[in-house]
Amino acid sequence: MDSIDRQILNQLTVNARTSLTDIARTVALSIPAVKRRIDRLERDGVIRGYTTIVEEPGTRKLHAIVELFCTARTERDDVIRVFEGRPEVLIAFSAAGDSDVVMLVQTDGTDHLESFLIDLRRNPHVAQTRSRVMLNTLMGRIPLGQS
Amino acid sequence: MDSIDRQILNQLTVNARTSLTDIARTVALSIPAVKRRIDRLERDGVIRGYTTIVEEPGTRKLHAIVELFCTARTERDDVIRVFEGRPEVLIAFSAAGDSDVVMLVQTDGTDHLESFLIDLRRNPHVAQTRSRVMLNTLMGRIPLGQS
DNA sequence: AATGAAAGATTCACGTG
DNA sequence: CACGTGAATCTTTCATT
Repeated sequence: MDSIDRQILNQLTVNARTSLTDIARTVALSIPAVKRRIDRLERDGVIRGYTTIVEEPGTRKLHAIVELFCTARTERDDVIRVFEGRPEVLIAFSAAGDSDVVMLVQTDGTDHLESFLIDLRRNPHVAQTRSRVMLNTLMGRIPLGQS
Repeated sequence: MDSIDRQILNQLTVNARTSLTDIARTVALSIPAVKRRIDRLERDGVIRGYTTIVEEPGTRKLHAIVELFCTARTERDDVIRVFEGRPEVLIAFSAAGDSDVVMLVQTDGTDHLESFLIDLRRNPHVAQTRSRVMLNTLMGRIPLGQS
């Protein structure tokens, strides 16, 4: 993993369909050299895969950052159980700061988001929630939108 | 958006580097027909981009929510250009609220995060940043690499 | 790691129902 | 209007140095 590998990865994350020819030009290496590096990165599991970011026109997705404030006697597993089996949650982190959990959720609209929040607050480990609704996706290298 | 479009999207989601030839074979259409459909899906914004899922081995991933406060005369494209080609950014949203942009970033550690933030603030459209470092990944249904 | 030749993939103009 | 055909071009692959 040297700086050339990193350049190759950068270019592939920006556009996974970049040709070897283009990559070779920017890293100033021959095409087979670039190919061997990519093959190695794939074998070593550094490159996990190539994917397409799809936004289906019918289902407009509403994204929000939702934070949880947990009650005093809440364990790690209790928190996980709060959103276990909730497809709305794309990713959830424990965090330092005022709230205990920060998560990125994806809903079909405000009604869906609202009922999701109400459900969360039903859990005895959840003392309070705080949400911030996102307006638009500016960039995403995470595959969203497939339900 | 018919069933053939959906098949094409599925295949590209599984592997963004699938060749037109392969796609044409599975959807039983000619290669130019597939190309025209993909071009249309890209133009219509259904396909938002192609990206690579990278997982660096041995490196502990540090996630953070980074917010941007933009200067007055900042357009949508200016914002996008701020983090274009930055593999640290997993997803970025425009948002209502005090900050203008909310993004989820993934770095190799505090040093990496710090230099990333310094880089961001070098951009004339960025007036201020606010960051919140995540402690642990509690749940993730998106490929982020290990936390 | 580079070269070059062969195989494969992409692009484009044009013709068809 | 979306599809297919075929030729020109570009890209990938692989044996060789």
